[in-house]
Amino acid sequence: MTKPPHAGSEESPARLRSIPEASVARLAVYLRKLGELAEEGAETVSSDELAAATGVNPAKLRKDLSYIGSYGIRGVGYEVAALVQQLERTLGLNHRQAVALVGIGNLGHALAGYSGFSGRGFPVTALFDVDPDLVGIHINGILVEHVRAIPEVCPARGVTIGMIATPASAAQSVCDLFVEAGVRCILNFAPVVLQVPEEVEVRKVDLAVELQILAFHVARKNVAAAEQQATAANASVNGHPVNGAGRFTE
Amino acid sequence: MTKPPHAGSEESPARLRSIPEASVARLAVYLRKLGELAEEGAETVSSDELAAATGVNPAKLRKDLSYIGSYGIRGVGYEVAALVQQLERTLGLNHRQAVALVGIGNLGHALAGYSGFSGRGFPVTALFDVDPDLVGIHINGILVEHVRAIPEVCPARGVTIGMIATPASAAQSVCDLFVEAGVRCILNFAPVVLQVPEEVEVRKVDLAVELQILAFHVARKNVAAAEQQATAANASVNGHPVNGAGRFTE
DNA sequence: GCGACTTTGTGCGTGCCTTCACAAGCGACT
DNA sequence: AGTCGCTTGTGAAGGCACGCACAAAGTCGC
Repeated sequence: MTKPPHAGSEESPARLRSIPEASVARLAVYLRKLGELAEEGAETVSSDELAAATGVNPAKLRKDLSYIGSYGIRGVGYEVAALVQQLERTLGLNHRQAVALVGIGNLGHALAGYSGFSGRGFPVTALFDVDPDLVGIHINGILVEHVRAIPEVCPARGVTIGMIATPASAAQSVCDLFVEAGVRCILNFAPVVLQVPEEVEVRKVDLAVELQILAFHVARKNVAAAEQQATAANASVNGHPVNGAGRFTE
Repeated sequence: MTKPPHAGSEESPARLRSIPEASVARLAVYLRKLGELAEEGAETVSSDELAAATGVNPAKLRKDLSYIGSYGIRGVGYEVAALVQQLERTLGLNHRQAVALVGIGNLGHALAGYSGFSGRGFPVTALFDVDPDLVGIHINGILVEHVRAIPEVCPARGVTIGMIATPASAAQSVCDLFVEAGVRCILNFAPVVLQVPEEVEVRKVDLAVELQILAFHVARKNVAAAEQQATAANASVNGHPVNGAGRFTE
């Protein structure tokens, strides 16, 4: 190590910025698994165990964890509790992040009631829509307000993250309202590329695209299977040659 | 070009396999935008236009498109209709992909009714759950069946893609059933790493992780802002220095 | 107290992805 | 017909991420 451990150091800004994007995504996964392990009473985990449980290469995992500091003990592994705490701090989960959700349609309704959010430190504290039939009702105890109230309500409730689950046509204007409200991180479920000032971070989740990617792989597999069948025309009737329901070690 | 164009060639398996994963994801995005353009009556698009609309580097877009063959006209751009057709073929959207969904909870219910799927060539043709209160009801005209029927129902309806929206604890066993049913592509919303034989492709969508990644960026931005405020202590009261609701050119 | 074993942390080679920059090709205009 | 301008397609360079393999560092057993 080049730097002294600095046991109880607050935050290390320089380090935060240098964590590769790909690693951040995995850190969140490690954190979840570590949470489970903690509940099961585990005190330490080795990188091999945690890597296997999260489907990651052990070396990659260790490198990921090294970005947030050396919290492992050689010959033993990682102390679960300490690692959880450190990860939460790194990921900004030490203070709760209030979330606002716009668009109470099919998907939005589900997101509003999704326990995975509030259960993991992301309380949904504001709901918005334009539909007069929806404005005024409560979902999970939260009032649905009109979209135009965004610039007022969000700062008041300390919203740091906005989720957009509107139709594509409304997404950009909602996004503009979020920006106006000072929200600097947006999770976008609408199939549009949002235009935002550079200090605003947008992540896009596009369910239809996910399926299309899978469809591509279906096609690829079919072609591969056809080739295989053509070249080596041995056995394997076109009933499914899948091997049982066993567990595999990848 | 090394190869002759081969105008109406069927499928080119060798090429399919060589498309980088990252490009496939973007091809799906291009396809959607091209669909919109086609509806607006556009006949051609330049790589610059399409790149701007999808938030991608123009050179990257051209390279992506080059993987599926040269369908552009120099000096003019890409013929929208032809490109749409070619993309659909490459992504395996020329034949509809039947989708099965397991887990009719909060999220599952929304997914079952999500118009973005059936509207884009992914009809949800089977729903499953274990809850006796759910089994037997219809959602959007589709019967909810018991999970144990998966190995029987899926092949019968030609299901090629399975979606798992169950709690984490049930995901692996459902996955095993899909595998048994011959489903080779799975979209997993449960926060677990699924163990599958290698011929099966799994994509994972983890909403909580998406939020945690954003939370990290919130923290990062806060630190950056604090630094900036500390070093250059000029103006910018801590009201939001955001610039209006204008449109930005990135 | 010492040696053997275990596990972390990381330097380094490898391959993929991105981006720049430019030649090749096509249409329009004269 | 020739020239000019525009856009594609791609070679090459740079950067990032992955994963191996090993040294450093700690624990456990004797």
